[in-house]
Amino acid sequence: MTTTEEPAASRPKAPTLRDVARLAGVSVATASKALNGRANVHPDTRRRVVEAAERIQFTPNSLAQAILAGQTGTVGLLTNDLEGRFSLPILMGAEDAFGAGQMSIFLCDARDDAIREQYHLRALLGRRVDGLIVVGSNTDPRPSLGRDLPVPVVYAYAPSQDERDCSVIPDNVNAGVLAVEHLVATGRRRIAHISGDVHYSAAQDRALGAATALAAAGLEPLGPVRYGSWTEAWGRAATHRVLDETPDVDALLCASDQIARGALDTLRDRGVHVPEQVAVMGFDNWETMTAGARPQLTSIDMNFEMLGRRAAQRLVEAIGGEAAHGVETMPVRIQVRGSTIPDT
Amino acid sequence: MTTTEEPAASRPKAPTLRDVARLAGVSVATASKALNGRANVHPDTRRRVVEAAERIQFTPNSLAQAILAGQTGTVGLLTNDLEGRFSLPILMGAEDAFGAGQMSIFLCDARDDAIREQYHLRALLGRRVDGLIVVGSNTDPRPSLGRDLPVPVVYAYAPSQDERDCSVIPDNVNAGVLAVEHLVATGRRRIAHISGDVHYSAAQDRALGAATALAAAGLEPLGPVRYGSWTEAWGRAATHRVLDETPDVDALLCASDQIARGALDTLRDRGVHVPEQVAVMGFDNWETMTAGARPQLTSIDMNFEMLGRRAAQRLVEAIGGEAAHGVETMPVRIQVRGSTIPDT
DNA sequence: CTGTTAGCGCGTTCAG
DNA sequence: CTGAACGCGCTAACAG
Repeated sequence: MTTTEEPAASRPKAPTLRDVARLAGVSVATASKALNGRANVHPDTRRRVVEAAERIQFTPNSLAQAILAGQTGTVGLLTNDLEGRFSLPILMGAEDAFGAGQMSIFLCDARDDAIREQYHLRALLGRRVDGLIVVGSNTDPRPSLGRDLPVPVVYAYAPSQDERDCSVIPDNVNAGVLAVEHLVATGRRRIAHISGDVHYSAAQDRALGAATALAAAGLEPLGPVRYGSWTEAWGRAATHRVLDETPDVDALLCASDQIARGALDTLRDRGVHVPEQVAVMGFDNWETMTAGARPQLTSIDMNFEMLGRRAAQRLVEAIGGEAAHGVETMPVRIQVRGSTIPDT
Repeated sequence: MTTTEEPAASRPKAPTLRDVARLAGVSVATASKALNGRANVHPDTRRRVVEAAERIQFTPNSLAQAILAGQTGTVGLLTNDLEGRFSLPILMGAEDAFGAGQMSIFLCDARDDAIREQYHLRALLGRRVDGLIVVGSNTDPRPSLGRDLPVPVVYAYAPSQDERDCSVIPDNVNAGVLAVEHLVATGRRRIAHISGDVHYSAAQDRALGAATALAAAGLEPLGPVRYGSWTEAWGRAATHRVLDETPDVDALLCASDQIARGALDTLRDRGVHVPEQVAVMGFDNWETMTAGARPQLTSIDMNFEMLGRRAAQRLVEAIGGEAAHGVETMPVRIQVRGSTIPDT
């Protein structure tokens, strides 16, 4: 039930420093010094000013401050990740890294549309953000925003194609290594690899890491890497094929948690016990997927929050003048659950 | 591999209107008029100015404009929804409603912490946002930010406890109604209801709607509403109980997609065919959950994007002075898939 | 048609 | 210790 009141309850516009000064009976300059803790203000005067400011709920106008300082204390987060799987942890990591409340973040969703991205870019530059973080929808290298921007840019998750830019990405190769090492450590020897879209660099990198670790352990891959899509349906279908072609498989390395969920379903349907007969691993450690699985899913966590914090750190450095460039890969970690180690 | 360059490649600070004016050989005032398409500027002059602006990539300083206009063209989105299940669609809806690029959005994550929320609130007010949208982590009424803020506030998803505030929430009662009506329309008569945490108003509202619709159809509920948690594990456990206690059940109404996923798992384990013997429905229409299910899950879509658009609209109205208040409920819709209607 | 002047809210000189 | 004056980048009102 919605009701409309009389036109505009004449909202009390935000008080200015002048209002504070008038109320305290001093000049704006004195009020400014008093509130900012500068020296050369009589304690009594300062107290009067502070009280006046509190009484009228004075909040300094950051815009006016910014126009003076040349720094706005804002950054733009330009994302193409519709679901927020990467953007939100990165946002949180960035908030933390900046020190709560110090820096405010403009979040813009470009929806993988270059036009919309340019549009948002203009708006952000017009608002004089101190820097930009660009988040991709996948780990494939993306076009650079350009070299002649007035503010530093850090690319997160998806690196820039231009190596002179600064990028921070998860270490997908090592993710593959860690996964295989864990499976080998639990005694698995016949490891099949079910992956997602072959065109994704994440798929390629994880496969590379897995192959390297297999070789290092003196093992052969069990059949080819089975590429498909990042879906449960593909996980189910591929698992059927693996079981048909190589019934002695003892581990399924699935390149995403969703694929792994599908694999678990098929194994269950066919009466294969997890993890006793076949171990299953996923990637991403998406709790929604891993926690509800039976058994719960061991997965490689891509550490998105740490990624976000690091991106924010590098942005702060760049804003401070420490120009760095190149692609930095962030470590990943394994989260062990019941799908590879029997629950006790 | 990261490399550090010489200190601060002396980033070219953003050009100002003065630079444009100087380059075009006119005064700043004329340059301003020319770029803003005001009358009383000679076409040739205008062209010279525009060209100069483009040459040096001039972007007007929104801060300076804002300080004049008293409007910043920014809004704050204060969220407590860590995963972004609600915040991000709402963000996108808001972006659309504001008209792309017109309004930029500060996204702050308060993480259900009142202190942090106050902190962000100060920062946002300091940045002179034109308005605020507050997104809750669930549909339970939340404390108001207060009545004496200098900008209008719209509460989305979780309404404010103060009825004088303006809130926009999904219609959970009608969600329950729609769900039961669909099940009844497909010939179901013995409908059990598995819900989540009993303390959530979303659970209560959906149950209320379901009960109302059942009564309207002249049906009795099949056993009590089974409250538990919003998890797959609870969905599995509760389904076992329903099957044990009322084997003639022909539909399971599950209060979230996750619960429904659990229900599907248990039905499959026990050899019950879906949808032929038992139909299953979820709520939220979370594609990650519904698309991978076997069969794919019919679900009630809470229309988060529409909710966001509406919240943004109401905020724009309030900014424009049309003070409205009260709780507005937004319609929901059903997405029919194979778990209630056999795939053809 | 164009340039000059004033002022938005604030911080920072510099006199008093 | 305090206040007046200046400037940040921009637009509106006026003067030329």
